[in-house]
Amino acid sequence: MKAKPQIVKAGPRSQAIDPLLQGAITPAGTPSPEAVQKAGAACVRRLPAYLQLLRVLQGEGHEHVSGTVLASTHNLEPVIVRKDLAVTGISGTPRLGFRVTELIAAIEAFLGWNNQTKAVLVGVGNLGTALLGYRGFENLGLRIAGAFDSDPKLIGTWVQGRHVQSMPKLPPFARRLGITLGVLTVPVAAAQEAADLMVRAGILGIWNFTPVKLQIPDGVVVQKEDLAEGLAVLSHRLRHSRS
Amino acid sequence: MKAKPQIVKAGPRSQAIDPLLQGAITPAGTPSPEAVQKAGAACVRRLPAYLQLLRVLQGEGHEHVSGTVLASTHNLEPVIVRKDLAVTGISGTPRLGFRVTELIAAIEAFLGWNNQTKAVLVGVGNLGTALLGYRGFENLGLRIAGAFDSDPKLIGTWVQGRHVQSMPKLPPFARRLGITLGVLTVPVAAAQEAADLMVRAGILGIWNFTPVKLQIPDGVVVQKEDLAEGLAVLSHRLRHSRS
DNA sequence: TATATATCGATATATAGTTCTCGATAGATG
DNA sequence: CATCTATCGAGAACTATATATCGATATATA
Repeated sequence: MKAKPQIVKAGPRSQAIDPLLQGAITPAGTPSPEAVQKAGAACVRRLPAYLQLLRVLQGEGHEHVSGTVLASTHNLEPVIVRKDLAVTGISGTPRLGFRVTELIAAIEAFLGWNNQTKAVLVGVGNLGTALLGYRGFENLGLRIAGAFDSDPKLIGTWVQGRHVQSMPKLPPFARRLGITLGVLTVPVAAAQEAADLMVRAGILGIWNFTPVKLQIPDGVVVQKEDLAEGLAVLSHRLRHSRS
Repeated sequence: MKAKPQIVKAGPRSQAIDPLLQGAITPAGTPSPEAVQKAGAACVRRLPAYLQLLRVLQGEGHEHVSGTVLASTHNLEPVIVRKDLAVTGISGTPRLGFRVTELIAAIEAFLGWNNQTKAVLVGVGNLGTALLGYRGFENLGLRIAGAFDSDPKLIGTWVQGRHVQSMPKLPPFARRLGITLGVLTVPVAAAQEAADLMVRAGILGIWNFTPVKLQIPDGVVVQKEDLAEGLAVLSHRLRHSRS
C-alpha cells in the first residue's frame, strides 16, 4: 500500500532506505524478525481488536481461544484471523486454538505495547483534554507524560491531573525523559509550527489529529487520525447501503 | 469487508439523489448512480482530505485546481486523485484541472454532506464532551442535536452549550426530529445497551467510538472508530520503519 | 495562427488484501 | 483403542487497490 515517494523533484537525497536490504537487517526483535516485515497495514489495524477480546477472555479465565471465536466476535473470516495471528509467530493447536496469555504477550510484543511508551501531548483543547483523560491508553502501551499548550490561560493549570506547560518547555522535557512520541491536537493554524517543535524535541512519531498534512523530515513517522474519514465511510454506507 | 451477495445490478431504485443538489452547479447527472456503487472504501476515505484542501483553495480565490496539486499536497499519486474524483462524476479540463466550487459541491453531494444531518450523541464523558465541542463537524454535514447520558449528575446540566438529557428521552427526541444518526461514546460496559436504545429510537447509522462489537439488526450501519487502530499502525511503523 | 505542454481519462500492469480449498493434527468421543 | 471432527496452516484463486503507460485535449506561449 505504501510505496517509496519516487516523484521527488530536486531532492538532494531522494533514496532513503532500500526495502530490499531487509534480509540483512536483524531487528534484534522479540517477536519474529521476518514475519514483522510481511505484516500489512490491514493486519496491524486488526490486532488491537483481537487484543481487546483476548484480555476479556483472559479475565474470564479462558486458557485457549480458537480463531473461529475471535473471528465471529468481530465479524471476520476465521482465515483472516489465523493469517493475522501468524505474524506474531504464535501457532495454535487443532481443536483447541491459541493460548490466550501467549497470544496477548505476542501481540503486545509485536506492537511494542509490552512496556509502556511515554508521549507528550501538544494542544490541550477539547480533544487534547479528552485524550489526556482517556483511561484506555494504558492498555495500548501509551502513557501521556506531559501536556503542552501555547495559551497563557492554560499554562500552569492542571488538566486531567496533568500540569500544562508552555511550548518552549517541550524540547527539554522530551529530551530529558527520552520521549519519542508526540500527540498533536492543536488547531489547524498551529499544527505545522507545533510539529516543527516536536521534531526539534527529538520526537520520532507524531500522532496527528489535525487535518493538516505536515511537512516533516525523513525519519519522522506521522500517523494521521482524521475523524472525517470514518464519518465519510459512514455517510457513504448510509446513503448507498440500502438501495 | 465487502457487503454480501447483494449485488443488484440494475436496481430501478437507488435514485432520489438529484432533487437536492440541482441547486448547485450540477451538470448532467452529477453523482452518477453507478459510479457510486463502484466507489471503494479507500477512495471514500480520501474524499474528506480533498474537500478540506478544496475549501482552503476556495477561500484563497482559486477557480481551478489540478489533480497534481491535490495529490502532492497529500503525498498521493496524481492518478489516484483523478480516479477518486471520477466517482463524483466531475471531469476536469486539461491544463487547468477541476473547477474548485464544482468539485466541492460534487464531493459534498456524494457524501451527503450538502445538507446537514442531525445526530444524537450518547455518553457525555471525556470523548463525548470533546465531540460536542468540536467545531469541524459543520464542515462535515453533521450537527449533534442532542446529548444523552445515564449519569444523574450529568442529566440536566449543560455541556458545550448542550442540554444533557436522560436516556429514556432519546427515542422520542430522535423520532420527533427524524434523527437517524447516533454517536456512541459511552463506556464499554454500557455500549450494547445504549446501542439497543438507539436502534429502538430509529437510528440507522451508529458511529461507534467504543471498542465493542455491537450486536445490531440488519439495516443498521455501524462504523467503528477505534483509536487503537491508528496507534497500532503508528507503533508498528515506529518499530520497523527504522531498522 | 501554430506549437508546446500540463493535465486529463482510459487502459494495462503490479501489488496488497481477502477468500477458497484442502490435507494434517490433536484432542474429543464412544 | 479406533474413529470423529473442529481447528490449524499453507497455498491457490480471487478481489480490491495502487501504480504505470499513453493517447487526447485545451490552454498558454511564441
